[in-house]
Amino acid sequence: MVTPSRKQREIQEREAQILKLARPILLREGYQPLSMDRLATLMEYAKGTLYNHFPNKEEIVLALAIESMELRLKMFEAASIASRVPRERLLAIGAACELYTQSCADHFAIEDWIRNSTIWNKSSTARQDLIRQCEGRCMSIVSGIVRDAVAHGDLKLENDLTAEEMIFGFWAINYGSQVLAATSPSLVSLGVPNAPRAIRHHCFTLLNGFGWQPMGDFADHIKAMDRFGDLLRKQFADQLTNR
Amino acid sequence: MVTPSRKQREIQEREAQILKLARPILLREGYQPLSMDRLATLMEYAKGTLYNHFPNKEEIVLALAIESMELRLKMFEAASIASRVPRERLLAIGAACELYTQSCADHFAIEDWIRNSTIWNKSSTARQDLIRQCEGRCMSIVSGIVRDAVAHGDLKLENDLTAEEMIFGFWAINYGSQVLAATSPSLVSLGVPNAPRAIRHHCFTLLNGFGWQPMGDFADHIKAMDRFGDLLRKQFADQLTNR
Amino acid sequence: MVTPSRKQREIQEREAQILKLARPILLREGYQPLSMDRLATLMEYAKGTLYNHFPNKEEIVLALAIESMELRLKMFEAASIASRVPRERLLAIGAACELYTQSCADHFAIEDWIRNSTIWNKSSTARQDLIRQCEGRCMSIVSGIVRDAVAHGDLKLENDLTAEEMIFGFWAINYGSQVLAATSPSLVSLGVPNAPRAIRHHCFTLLNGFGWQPMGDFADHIKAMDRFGDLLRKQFADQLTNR
Amino acid sequence: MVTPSRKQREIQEREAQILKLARPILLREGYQPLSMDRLATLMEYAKGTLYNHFPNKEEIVLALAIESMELRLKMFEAASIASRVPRERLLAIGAACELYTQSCADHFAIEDWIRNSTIWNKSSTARQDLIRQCEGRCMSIVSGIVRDAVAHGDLKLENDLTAEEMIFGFWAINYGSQVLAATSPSLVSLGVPNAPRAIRHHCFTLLNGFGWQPMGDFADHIKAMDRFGDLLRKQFADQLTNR
DNA sequence: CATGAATGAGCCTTCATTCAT
DNA sequence: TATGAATGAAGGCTCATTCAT
Repeated sequence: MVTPSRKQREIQEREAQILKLARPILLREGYQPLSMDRLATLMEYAKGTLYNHFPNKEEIVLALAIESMELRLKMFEAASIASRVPRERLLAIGAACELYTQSCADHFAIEDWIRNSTIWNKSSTARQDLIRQCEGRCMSIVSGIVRDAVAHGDLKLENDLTAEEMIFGFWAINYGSQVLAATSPSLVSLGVPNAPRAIRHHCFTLLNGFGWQPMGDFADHIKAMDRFGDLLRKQFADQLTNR
Repeated sequence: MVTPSRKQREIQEREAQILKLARPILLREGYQPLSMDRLATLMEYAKGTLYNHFPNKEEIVLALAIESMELRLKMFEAASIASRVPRERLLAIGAACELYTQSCADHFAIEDWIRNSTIWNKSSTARQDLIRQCEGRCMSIVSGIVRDAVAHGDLKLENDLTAEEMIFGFWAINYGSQVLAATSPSLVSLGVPNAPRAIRHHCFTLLNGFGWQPMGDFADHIKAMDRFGDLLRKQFADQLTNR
Repeated sequence: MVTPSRKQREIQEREAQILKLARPILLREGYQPLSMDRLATLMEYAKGTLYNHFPNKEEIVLALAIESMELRLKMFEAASIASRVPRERLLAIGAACELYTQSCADHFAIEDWIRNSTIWNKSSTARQDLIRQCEGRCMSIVSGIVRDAVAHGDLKLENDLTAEEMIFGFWAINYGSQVLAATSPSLVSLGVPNAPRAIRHHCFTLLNGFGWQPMGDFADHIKAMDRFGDLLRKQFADQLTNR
Repeated sequence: MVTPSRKQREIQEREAQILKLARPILLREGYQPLSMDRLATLMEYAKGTLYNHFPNKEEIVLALAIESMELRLKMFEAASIASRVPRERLLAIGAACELYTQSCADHFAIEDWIRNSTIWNKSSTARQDLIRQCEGRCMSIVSGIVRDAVAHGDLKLENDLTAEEMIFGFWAINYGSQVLAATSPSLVSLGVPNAPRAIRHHCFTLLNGFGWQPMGDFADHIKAMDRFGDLLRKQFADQLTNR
């Protein structure tokens, strides 16, 4: 019973190794340059061995995305219990987003590939389901905080806005700014040298605009986010490989 | 002087024709299915002729993006003079964004391709500069409105926020929500059935959060945006092929 | 002595199981889709185990053919004793051929694979010999009937024709028509809607042409063949899976 | 106008060259060993060039078959006018079959490949139609001779046999014997050293069995077939590459 | 014996790019 | 300048066979 488990462990490890080698190629060079041939050469294994792990190239991409989304989910879970005050819990989620997109920039960028329909459609439903689950659980965590705030009387949702729609706004502004920052040819020359701070300010303005209690000033907001950021950074220190 | 100008005109026209044929393929089928062979066959010209116009495939993609960004720039210019009230001018820009992403969805999607590093790096600096110029001019128009509002006393920028940084927030939330709406496998099932309305609400909340005068209620906000949308729709009727 | 014989029995059974699984794949899908991987999965044994039974893929095909040819041999043996009148015994062989090609169409089609030189050359001489033996015994049975007829004075072989050469004619016409009927894209549209009846008629004409006694008319010929067909169908009922 | 025609001629020639190289591989080694890679190497052209001529491997096989069937059709046409006596015209067709299968054995064997459904289904309908046409015209020529004989009173078709069904018998016996002779592992050891002569004898017996006038003896039959064989051999001398 | 992961040559096909005409 | 045949590297994938366990 010892021998098979060792072999299985080796196989598991190789699967991780494949993903580890594939990630930077997909990120830095794109989908086409990520070829099975090249991967096999880097692995110093035969091409066929790759296909014992993943039935096709697309599944590798999805597996990468799943790894990334699971990390983000863990960060969200950790953030969601970082305080008892709903507004602060949302700030902690914001800090998790920042940490994820900045210090796990690779993971963040990988997630984008599942939005490619060609890749999505060629992959197995098993992996597709995993991804949908991750997304759903992230959303649940955050919308749960909103509902909690409403229940505590910290926040009133007006104009028929649902908790999920409110979250969607924060999601969009964070996601959009990160993509733009990562890919816009010239954000700095456009007059936006410090995009993350700008986004923090917008989130702060939004929260106050919604009347979410307790409202502090922007300095408090920044201080809180930095604190939560440090907290998460410690918890996930071993996974923050970038930068 | 007559002959060469005719020839130049012919070349210009053929260039436009190439782009016209390439656009739907890139959009509907992706980068790989857009092949020089196929383009040449559709053009009823030889493949070599294509290479007289564009030194490689990537430049075609960039040229497409430039066409698209120029259309957006025109829309921004039109929107920026749709009112004399700064807040309304910004709303008009927002309406332009909505119109562009929804009714010129093809153009919006094309812009994404320049974010692909493989394509960007293989293209000429000449075309790269054109793109950067377009982006800069868009930003100038919008940040100009913000500065105008500050000058008129409608808005105070606090916490050292610059006009460009403020605009970046609106840009991010609009861009982010559009990409998410276009590509997320399950936005509806996540509890966000009407993303555009949610985004409008967030922009409304943001503007009020910044204290930008004159503040109306959300119904006024919506009414104004619809009005500007109709205005622009008429002006650009011949370019709104989608929907 | 008990243990090894049980083991041997198990091995025999597994060998039969392999062939049982391989046959429909080879028939319905061809040589390439018959892969060792697939066979092993269906068997629920490891691929290596397959190689303990058959040294390569080609041998499996030959083993299949041998199974089929042995069934045919049995049918020929049964047919050859279905009457005491030589001409009728030959008719019974004809009926056996019809039954084999029509109601054991799978077996008939399998035999064709050994005519593929790639497969033949890669297989062991042991299995090649088995096939040659089968063929030889079939031929002996039928040529024996001819010689019997000559001995009884029912038939005179003229022009130096040997019994085997005479049989070869019947073999060729039956085999040829079956292959053509099975594979010609357009036999019906060529004006041959009922190939089996045409072949019966040609055999009838041939027998009469040779002056083989006793000569009846075509209706008698058909009646006799149907009778022998029914007889064999009963004897081999459990092996006639098709139709 | 001279240059393009030269180029076109070169292309035509290369197409013929491809087929010339492909034929022996398909024949001697089978379908799988005939690979585009190998063909390109033998051609000393790049693989892509092959694909400028044939859109896929299957089309090469069909093109080979068409070449072969066209040769046979020409032989049939020549044979069908070699005499004015219907029975002799049929003998001439028989001689054409012999010549084709023996001296153009490669062509004969190639035709078999179109019976492979995988290949047939992957090929273009254009080439499929060509093949069907060839088959139909061959059948027309021969069944025309039968009908001519009936019209002249040389032959009576009894038992509801149609001209096409009668021809089918001759087709089957000739085709069957040729396939068996070409592929049976041991025809000689089975006691059939001179298969062609046996087939001639059977055809002779069949013709007489049908009462087709004028009936000579077997020696006459052989003499006539040899005469027609020589005639055709001269006419098609440059195409009889084998043996 | 049974296992099944590893192998790696080989398959068919695509396509951006070149260059002689 | 226009042409389009030729190129040939590269791509994703398959599968018979081996061999350490």
